[in-house]
Amino acid sequence: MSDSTPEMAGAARLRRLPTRLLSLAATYSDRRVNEALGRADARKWHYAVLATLDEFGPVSQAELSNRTSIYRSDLVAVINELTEQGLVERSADPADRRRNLITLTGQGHRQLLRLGELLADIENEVLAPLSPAQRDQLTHLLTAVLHHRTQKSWPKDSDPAG
Amino acid sequence: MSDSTPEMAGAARLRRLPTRLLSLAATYSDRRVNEALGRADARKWHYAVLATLDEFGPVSQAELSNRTSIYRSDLVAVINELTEQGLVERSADPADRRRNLITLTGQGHRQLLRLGELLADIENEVLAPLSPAQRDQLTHLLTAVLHHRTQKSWPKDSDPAG
DNA sequence: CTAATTTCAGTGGTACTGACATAA
DNA sequence: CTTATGTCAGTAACACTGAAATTA
Repeated sequence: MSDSTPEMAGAARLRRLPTRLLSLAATYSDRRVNEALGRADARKWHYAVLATLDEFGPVSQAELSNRTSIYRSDLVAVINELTEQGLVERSADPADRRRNLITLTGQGHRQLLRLGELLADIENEVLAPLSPAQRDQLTHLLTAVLHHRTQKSWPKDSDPAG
Repeated sequence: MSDSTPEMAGAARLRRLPTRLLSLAATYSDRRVNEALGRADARKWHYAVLATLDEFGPVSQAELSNRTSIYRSDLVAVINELTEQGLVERSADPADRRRNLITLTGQGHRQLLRLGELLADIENEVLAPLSPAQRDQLTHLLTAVLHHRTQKSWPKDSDPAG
């Protein structure tokens, strides 16, 4: 049963505070993820961009920003890095000259596969104490929270984690 | 069923990646939490410290660090801020003169109650799409992940979210 | 001597804001 | 004139490292 009795104000409540557990778990997970991806000179944003390009083909930076949840201002540097590594290419969109079209290269696709393997390992490590059913449940619960978020106030436009 | 087929490397997988969902959900939750606590000139660390002191009484900064998951080095600034606000007091430990004893003041206790109310509201908002049973489940799953973490490698010593 | 505690200085990835030039 | 896009400059909270001084 949920223990949200108003009397319990102290640390007993602290240890069950969902927002806090979420924060701590994400910090731990991010740490593991980034130290794994770091072995392939990448961070989580790089993976998100490569994976999105793999699914949707060449898209503008604005669309990439919406789909990855990376701010458009921060995306610039990420694309720069991926370009320097030869994993994506930036070209002008002839249909709308404000836009850049970002395209996945062959090397970028290979990197995506590599990063996917590294991520699978880390995911198994981080979620080790959970059964497959519990992992699906966690995914489901987090998805529900995120989906609800996009329907309320948010500093961005559209739906990145649909 | 868990879809971790090796063929699915692209963004379809991205959208179900637990580590990513964890990250995004925590970012959203932290944002809400800190904008709520900000109305009372606090951040999440302040709440964690106050709540821990309320449960365990006067403790050293080292123990506070372990219990809150705040790094010793970062804790210094947090205690400074709380001291300036009159919410805690820092005094030398006569039994071990290396240590500071951090004590919750009456004003600090009142602030703890206030922050607890603000947090309850935000928690309800963030977890709005989840039933009470689902909220307990999320808490349980995250606790399992965090407990497993403390048994593996970690840059700190003891068990902050046990 | 070694080890624990507090503190400081500093790094790096992240989230986010605001403004600007360009083009639709 | 308004809006979208890409870019840049900058802020703030956070996670983390390393080292120093003090004391056990």
